[in-house]
Amino acid sequence: MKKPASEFCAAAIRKVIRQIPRGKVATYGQVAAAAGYPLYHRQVVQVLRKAGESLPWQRVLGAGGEIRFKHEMAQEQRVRLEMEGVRFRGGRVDMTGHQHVFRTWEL
DNA sequence: ATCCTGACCCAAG
DNA sequence: GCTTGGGCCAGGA
Repeated sequence: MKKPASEFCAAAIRKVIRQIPRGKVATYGQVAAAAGYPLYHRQVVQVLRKAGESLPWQRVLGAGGEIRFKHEMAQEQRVRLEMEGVRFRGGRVDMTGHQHVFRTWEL
């Protein structure tokens, strides 16, 4: 995988995100890796921005289970997650037990 | 082509 | 715990 057509990898990323079940979360890096592009965490952001409400964006967090949003959106995300049963410890998500484990990503 | 931006990541100090 | 600097990638001006 060298120069993946952006549409192609974007599709892979969307697919991965849709697999995250309610009550679980994943980091940008994990999503990118699970999609087959370990270094595309920044593209995950692009995809989520464009996808908007058509994807469970609240389940994607920064490294360490931290919300990378600012101000109101950060609150929105936290509320949504707590509503799904995700527990917070301090300013970050308690990853222990909430981190989604992707099954052997497609070969 | 260059410069800047974005919900980033991580090793160092 | 914090900040800094370097590395990553695509898209838009």
